[in-house]
Amino acid sequence: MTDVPSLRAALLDWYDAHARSLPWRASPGSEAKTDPYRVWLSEVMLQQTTVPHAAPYFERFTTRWPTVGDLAAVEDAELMAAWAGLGYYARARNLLACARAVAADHSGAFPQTEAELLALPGVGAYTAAAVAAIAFDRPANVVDGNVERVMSRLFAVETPLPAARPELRRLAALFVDDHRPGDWAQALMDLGSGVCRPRSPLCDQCPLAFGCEALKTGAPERYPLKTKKAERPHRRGHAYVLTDATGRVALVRRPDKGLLGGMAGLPTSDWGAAPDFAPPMEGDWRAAGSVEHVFTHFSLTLEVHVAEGQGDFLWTTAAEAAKALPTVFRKALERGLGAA
DNA sequence: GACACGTGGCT
DNA sequence: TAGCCAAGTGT
Repeated sequence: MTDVPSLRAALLDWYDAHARSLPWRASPGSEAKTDPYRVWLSEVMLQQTTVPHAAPYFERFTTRWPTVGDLAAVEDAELMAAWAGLGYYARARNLLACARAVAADHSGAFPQTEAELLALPGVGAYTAAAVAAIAFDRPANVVDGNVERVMSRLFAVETPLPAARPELRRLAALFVDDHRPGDWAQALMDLGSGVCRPRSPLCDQCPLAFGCEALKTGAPERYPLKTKKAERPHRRGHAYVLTDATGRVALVRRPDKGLLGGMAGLPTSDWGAAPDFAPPMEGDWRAAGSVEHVFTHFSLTLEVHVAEGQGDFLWTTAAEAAKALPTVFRKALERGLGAA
């Protein structure tokens, strides 16, 4: 009933005419093979992250570290600072671990099979399949949020996410083929991102409209169905902006595990319902107002306090601190210094 | 399977 | 505007 060859041909034709030009894609017409390092780096940066947000980071990383060997040699703190602002910081820790594993265990060359890629830190089912397909042109079932949405509409899947995931994966697998596997994966994702969008899909521009069950229902945007998410709790905390006589700021390095793990941060209280005000130094602490921040699974109000002092911290200029800090602390620092 | 894990843009 | 959403992975 579903004409897989016709759908495949239609989407690949569409991709030949409409493929986006992206920094990590080989330029059209170029015979150069796509560099697996750049494919891997882009895929990790794009996990749960938009193209406009990731693109400048990709440019900076590939300029500073043109090969996986260069990346493997970077100090942890330098890498974490370069990732600051991109979010999901476990990705940065795993990125470094992966680069070092490729350098140490694979002679500096990315392995080409899905199974070997999957064994690398921070490389899951999606990224392993994407690198195998895009960098090495191997047939692989590349399933991300875009592909799930396209499949859920093409087949009008009534099961809500995340329960529908195995079924959507089986449907996507129907299209995996050794003809242009890398282009197929990217075509599906370009379609999902630009045409088969979550809201207001552009079905009149869709090369797969002729075979789309959701379009026949008259409400394609209803797919994929989703189960309602739990409500996001709210937490409070105190953040301490301690400066020395020269204006440098006291930072700490956060533990490797957990929220903002491995990142530089401001000293803070615990975060909870009514955290104690317990600054890291005695001193003349002044309230500097508060900042709001929203994480994936809770929102946060951070009361900012400022004082001058000394002590055993990572003392950093305000400009360097702003660059190395995750966004929540960058906001708190700006609030603290602005009020100082 | 459920949950932890960031951020910024869009509606 | 408050929520939804983006090329997921690890535990």
